[in-house]
Amino acid sequence: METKFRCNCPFTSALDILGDKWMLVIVKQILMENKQTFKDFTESDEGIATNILTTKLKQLEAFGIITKTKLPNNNKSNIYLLTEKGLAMTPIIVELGIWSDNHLRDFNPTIVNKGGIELLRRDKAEFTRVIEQQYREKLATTKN
Amino acid sequence: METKFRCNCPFTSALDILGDKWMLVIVKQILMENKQTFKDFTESDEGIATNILTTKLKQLEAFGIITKTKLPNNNKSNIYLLTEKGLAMTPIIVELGIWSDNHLRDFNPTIVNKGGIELLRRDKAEFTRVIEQQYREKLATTKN
DNA sequence: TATATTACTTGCATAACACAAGCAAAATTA
DNA sequence: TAATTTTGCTTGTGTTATGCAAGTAATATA
Repeated sequence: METKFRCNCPFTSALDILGDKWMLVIVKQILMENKQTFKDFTESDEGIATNILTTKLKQLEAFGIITKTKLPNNNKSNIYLLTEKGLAMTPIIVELGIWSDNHLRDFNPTIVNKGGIELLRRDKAEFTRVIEQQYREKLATTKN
Repeated sequence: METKFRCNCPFTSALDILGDKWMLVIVKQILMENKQTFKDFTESDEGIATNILTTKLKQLEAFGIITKTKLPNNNKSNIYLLTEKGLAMTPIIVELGIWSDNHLRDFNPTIVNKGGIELLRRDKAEFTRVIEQQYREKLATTKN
């Protein structure tokens, strides 16, 4: 699974990895929708196919964005968690949400107002901080 | 060219439009690399194929992210410029650059340090402001 | 022990993208 | 003003990415 980078531009290089239909969506689901098992992802609103999910989870793991572990008491379910590198993608996702909130409702009027979108509008830095902190707390109670 | 949105999530809806290999790259080229004609894009480091470029420029125009015009003295070259909706994508691109700068050099050691990356590291809000202002100045001297 | 669940894999169809070539209109050059 | 070049595309063909349905092995549950 070697990734070919198109050029030496940092912006384009990020998109060589994240610029597809699923990578950022999966990270969002882990970060903001409490999803962590294979089954969780397959049951999401986005409806990813299982073969694509397998491929994308492997890619995310290969790039160090998520880790794949098992809980000590459960030998069956794999648990996918964000690494620090994955958590560092929060601002990207936040900015996508802001742009969507401001400019995409004409094209998709069904976009919902929930998940603390008022805070996102009022103070995006605080929104980002809260999301990251909540995930760190989840990590602390999950891993140990 | 109707876009099917996967669900009613604002983050996912943004990626229904921007989540591919080229949309954000083209916006970056317009915003930060002074590219504006069809030929400019074909000559870029990323090396987009002309048929893909045609498709993506049409999509960006359909979503109101860019406009297609001609200069008054030139009846041949089309000029592609960012709209306000397109300019509003600057923070997304900035965050992609920050993440890339911090976490992608292990995978692509050729990533360059230029284009004011020191400012990007020191003060991303200021970096964003400068980029947007420079583009607005370009717009002012181009359109009229 | 039988059944269900989870995390996949496999096969096949379609959509996105890549590469090469060609082409018409405008601009430039001779 | 005729010939050439440039620009902005289109077309044809192949490959990669994604979608959908089905199947499977290992584990968990009844």
